[in-house]
Amino acid sequence: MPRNGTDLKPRILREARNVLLEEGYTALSTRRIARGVGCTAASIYLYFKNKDALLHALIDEGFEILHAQLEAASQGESPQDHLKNLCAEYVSFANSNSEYYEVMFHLHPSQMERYPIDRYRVQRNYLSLLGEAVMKSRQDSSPSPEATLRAATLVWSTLHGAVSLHLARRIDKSLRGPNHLDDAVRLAMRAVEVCSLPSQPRVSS
Amino acid sequence: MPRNGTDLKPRILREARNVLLEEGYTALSTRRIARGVGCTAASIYLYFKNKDALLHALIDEGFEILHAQLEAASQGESPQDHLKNLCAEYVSFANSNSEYYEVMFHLHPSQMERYPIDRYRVQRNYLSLLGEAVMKSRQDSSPSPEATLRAATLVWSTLHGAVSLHLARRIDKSLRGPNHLDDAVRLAMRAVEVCSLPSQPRVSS
Amino acid sequence: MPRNGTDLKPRILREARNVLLEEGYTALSTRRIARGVGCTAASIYLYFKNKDALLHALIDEGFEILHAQLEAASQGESPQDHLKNLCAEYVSFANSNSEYYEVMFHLHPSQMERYPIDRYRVQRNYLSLLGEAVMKSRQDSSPSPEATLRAATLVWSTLHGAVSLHLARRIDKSLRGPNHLDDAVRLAMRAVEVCSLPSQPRVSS
Amino acid sequence: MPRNGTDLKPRILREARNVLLEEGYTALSTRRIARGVGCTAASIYLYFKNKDALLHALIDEGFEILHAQLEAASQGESPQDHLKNLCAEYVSFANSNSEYYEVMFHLHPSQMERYPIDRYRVQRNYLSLLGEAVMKSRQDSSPSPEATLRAATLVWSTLHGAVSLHLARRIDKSLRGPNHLDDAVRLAMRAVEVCSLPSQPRVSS
DNA sequence: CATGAATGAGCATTCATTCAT
DNA sequence: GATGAATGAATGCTCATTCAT
Repeated sequence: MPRNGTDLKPRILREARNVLLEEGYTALSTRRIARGVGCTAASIYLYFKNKDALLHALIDEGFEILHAQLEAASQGESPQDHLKNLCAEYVSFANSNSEYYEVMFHLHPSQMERYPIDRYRVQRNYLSLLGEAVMKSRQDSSPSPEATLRAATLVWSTLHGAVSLHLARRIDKSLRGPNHLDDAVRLAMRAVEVCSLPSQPRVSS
Repeated sequence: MPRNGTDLKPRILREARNVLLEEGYTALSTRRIARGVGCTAASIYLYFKNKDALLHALIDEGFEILHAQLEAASQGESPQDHLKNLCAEYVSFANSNSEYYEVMFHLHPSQMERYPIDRYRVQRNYLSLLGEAVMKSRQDSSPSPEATLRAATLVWSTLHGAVSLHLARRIDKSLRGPNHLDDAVRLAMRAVEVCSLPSQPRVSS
Repeated sequence: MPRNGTDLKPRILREARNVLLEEGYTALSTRRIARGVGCTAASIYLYFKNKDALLHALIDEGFEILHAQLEAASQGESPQDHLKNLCAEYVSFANSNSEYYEVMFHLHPSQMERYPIDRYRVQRNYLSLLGEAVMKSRQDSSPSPEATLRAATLVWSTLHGAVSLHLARRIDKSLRGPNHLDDAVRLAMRAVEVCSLPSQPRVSS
Repeated sequence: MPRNGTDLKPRILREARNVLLEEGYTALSTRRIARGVGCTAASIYLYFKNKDALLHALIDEGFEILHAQLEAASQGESPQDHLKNLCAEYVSFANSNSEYYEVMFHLHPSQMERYPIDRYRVQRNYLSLLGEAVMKSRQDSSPSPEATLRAATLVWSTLHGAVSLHLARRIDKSLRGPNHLDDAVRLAMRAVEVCSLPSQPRVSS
C-alpha cells in the first residue's frame, strides 16, 4: 500500500505534465516534479529507470490519448466530413494537451534517439487513421499505400505547422483563436488534391 | 589582432550553430561551444555580453539570411511562379540552415521573452514579403491587409509544419528528400483559395 | 542517517566560522567550506537554501550566543557593577567569538540588505539590555526611552570600536591583551554622564 | 604625453575611490575601474603592480589626507579645545571620506598582511598627533610615552566605533545625524581620565 | 515503498592577470 | 603608453543519479 493514498506513478506523470504545461520543458527536473508530488526525487527512480523513461512514458500516454480521440472522431456523414472531423480533433488535442504535444512532437532528434524506434509504430498508427480517411475522401478507386501515406503525411504536417506556431504564440493576435487553425484544417483537407499530382517531376502546371 | 589565428567571434557563432545542429538547443552551453572552438568559456564573453546575446546574434543572422534569400527569390513570370519561388526558397533555407531554423522558430515562448519584441519586426517583414506574393497570385482586386496577413500566415504555417517534421526526422523515409516538402509547397500555394472562404462559419461543402 | 559520520549541518557552520576567523569574509565561498568539511559544495545546499541563508544562520547563532551571555551577566551588586559586567561580557564575547563578530557587525550595508530587517530585533534586544543597565546606573529618576537608547548606543559604540580594532590587530602590541579593552570598558561606563549633557548645542567648556 | 589628456594614474585612483563610495568594496574590480576611467583593465597594471598595490596607494592617500586635516585642526584656545578639534576633525574626515575609511580601517587582517608593515608608521603618526593633544589636555606633568599611546589609542578607538557603526547604518535613525557622533566625541575626550587609573589591576572602585 | 544523504558533472558568469603588438 | 585578446581559476548554484537504510 502506498503511503500517500494513491499510487505514486500516475501522480508523478500528472505532475510532469503539469510542469510541462505551466513552466515548459526546461523546467522539467526530477526535483521539481518530486516537489509537486510531495515525494523525494529518489522516489521517481522507483517507477522510472530514467528521466528519459519518464519522458517516454509521457510520450506514450500522449500518443494513446491522441489515438483514442482520433478513433472516436473517425466518422462522418461524408468522407469529407470524416476527414474534417479527424483534422479538427487533431487540432483540438494539441490545444487541450499542449503539454503532451511539446514532448511528443517538439523534442530534438538527438534526444529522440534514446526513444526506441518500435515505439514509433504507435505514431504510424495514427497516421494510418488519417490515411484511411484521406483516401476515402478521394472519389477514385484503390489508392496505393504509398499514396495514402504521402497524403496522410501532408495533412499531418499542415496541421502540425499551424498547431506549433499557435502554441508557440507566433501567430499574430488578430488570427489567434480559431481563425488560423480553422484555415489550416480547411487547407489540410486539400492535401489529397495536391498529392494526386506527380511528385518527383518538377512542380509545373 | 587575434592571438588565436582567425577571429574568434565568427568561430564562436559557427560552433554554436554546429552544436545546435548536432545536439540541439539544450546542449548549447558556453563551455560546449568553447570546447568546440578551442578557447575558454571566458573568451566568449569578450564577444558577447551574454549567452542570450549570442543567441540573439544567431537569430538575427538567421533572419537576415532568410530575408535576403526570400528577396532574391521574390520574382517569377506569373504571380503563381512568384509565390512558388518564395515557398521553395523558404523550404530550401530551412533545409540548408536548419541550425538557424531551430533558434529562429523552435524556441519556447518562455525563452523568447528575453528576446526584445521589436526584433520580431524582421519576422513580420518576411511575412509581408509572403503576403504580397500571395495577394498578387490572386486574380481579384485590392485585398484587405487582414486578408493578406491571414493568407500569408497560412502559407508560412504550412511550410513550417513540413519543414519542422522534416528536420526532426519525423517524416517516413520513403517521403524524405524533396517529396514531402514539394507537396507542402504545392499545398501552401492553395492557401489563398482557402482563405477566400469565410472563416468563422463552419467549413461547408 | 548521515553517510558521512556526523551530521553535516553543524560541521558546515563550524567550518564557515573557521574560514571567517582565519581568512575573512571574502574567502568564505561554498567550495572553500566544502573543502574544509570534506564534502561537495552541492551538499551545502542540502542544508541551506542559499549562501545567504548560511550567513543568516551564522548571524542568528551569533546573536543568540551574545544575548545568552549578556543575560547571564546581567547582574551585579551595584548598578555600576551590573553595567560593568555587561560591558566586560560584550568584550569577552567578541574576543572568544570573533568569527561571529565579523558577520554580525562588520558586514557592509550592501550585503546586509538581503538580511531581513526583523532579524535585527534581536540586535535591539541586546541594546535594550544595555539600556536598562545604563539607566539603572544613573542615580537620577525615570529616564526617557530616547535618553536610554542614546546612552546605550554610546556604550555599545565605544565597546565596538575597541573590539573592532583589537580583532583587526590594529592596536599597538604594548596595549594588546586586556589593557586597551579594559580601558574601553571603563570609558564606556562614563557614557551616561556624557549623554546627560545637551546633545545638539555645541560641546561647551 | 598621455593620450587621454591627464595622467592616468590619478584618474584610476579617483575612480577607485568613486567605486568604493558608490558601490562598496566588493564592487571594486579592475574592469569596473577601467570602465569608469575609460581605459582598459590592462592599463591599470602600467601604474600599479597589483590590485593590492592600487589598494595600498589608496590607503596611503587616505592616511595622508587624514594626517593633513588633523594637523590643520591641531590647535585650540585650551588643550581641551585642541583635543576636541582633533576629534571632531577625525569624525568629519570619516564622514566625508567614507570611501577611504573603508579601505583604511575595515580591511580584514588577512588582506592587510600584504600591506607592508612599515607603512603603518603613517598610521602611528596620526596617533601621536592625538597623543600629544591628549596629554596636553591633562593638567599634570610629564606623561610617559606609554601612557600617551594608551590614551591616544582609547580616543581613537572610541571615535572609530562611533564612526564605523554610523557608516554601516547600524545606528538608530533617531540618533543619526550628528547626535551619536557628537556624543562619541564628548566621551572620547574623557579618555584621559580613564587612563590615569591603573590599568592592569582589576577594574575596581 | 520510500527516503535522506551525498555526489560529480555541469551550468553561466566574473575576476585578476599576462602578453604580444 | 596603451591595448585587445586570451586565460585559468574561481564564483554560486542546479541537476540527474545512486545507495544505504
